[in-house]
Amino acid sequence: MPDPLSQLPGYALRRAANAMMGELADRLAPLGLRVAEASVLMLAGARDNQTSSEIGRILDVQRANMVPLLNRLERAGLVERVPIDRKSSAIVLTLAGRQKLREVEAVTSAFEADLLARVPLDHRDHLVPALNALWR
Amino acid sequence: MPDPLSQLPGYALRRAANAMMGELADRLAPLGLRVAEASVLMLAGARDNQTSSEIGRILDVQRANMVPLLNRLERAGLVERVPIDRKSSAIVLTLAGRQKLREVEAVTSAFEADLLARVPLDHRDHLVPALNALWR
DNA sequence: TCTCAATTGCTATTGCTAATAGCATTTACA
DNA sequence: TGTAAATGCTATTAGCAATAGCAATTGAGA
Repeated sequence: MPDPLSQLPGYALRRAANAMMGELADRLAPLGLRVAEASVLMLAGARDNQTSSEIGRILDVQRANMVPLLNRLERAGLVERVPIDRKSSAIVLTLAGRQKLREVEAVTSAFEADLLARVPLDHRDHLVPALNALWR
Repeated sequence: MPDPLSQLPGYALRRAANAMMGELADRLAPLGLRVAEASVLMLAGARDNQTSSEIGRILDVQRANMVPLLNRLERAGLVERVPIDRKSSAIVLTLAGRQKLREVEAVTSAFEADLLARVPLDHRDHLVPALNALWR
């Protein structure tokens, strides 16, 4: 038994998440995106007129940390900050952003499929519900 | 639907792991330990005469990053570096380290139980096998 | 309608974790 | 025995998240 901790749910969860995040980061790197940036892109594409704060609340990213993240996406020409009123802005995908989102979706759906394929069939359908029960 | 990403296995995995790690960190903080430190303590306690490199290989912590971690544990009087030969040292728990390990085990087993309790019964037994299939 | 609390977007800073590159010494194998 | 591999370490870096604080704007209740 090379790893006496692997029967602990918390440990297994951490190791699986680390491995997964590393692989996803590798797959997104060719698109010039980090995982957090890709999530923001997906969220901004899913619903219009969301503010930075709203996206941050959904993803559990604090307002302060959304700023440099959105700056990078804006500098890359993928999103725009479109004023809603004098205080807030909507995060809107540019044309290039929508194109990039399509690539992100291709990468992530292939990734999620590969991920699930590694899980034995009899456990597979239980994974997402079990995980979501842990934090939602 | 507050979170359109939560059906993605990778996303659910990341969110669950983050929530879990945060909670475990909070529970270990009163012992003066971080999660990584507690794992090293558990591993060093599980088998004797392991070197820093061996522990690092099991936990996927690089040699370079084991150094400050073990320094902290040593400064706290929980482990000792006992020379095996002129190159390697065994990481050995001190008396205080064995005592601390008992506290760590109490915290983690309570934690793991609480974790599993949040998972609906019909998914519960599938969680650890599914997670381990993702990285082992 | 006026006031005050809450919200927004931001700056600046910090700590933790992990990654990289490099180095001297020691060990193990062929 | 000679060479490749391993060990423990230093030093540095990048990414990510957390905190504190601030000016301006908005919104809700009196």
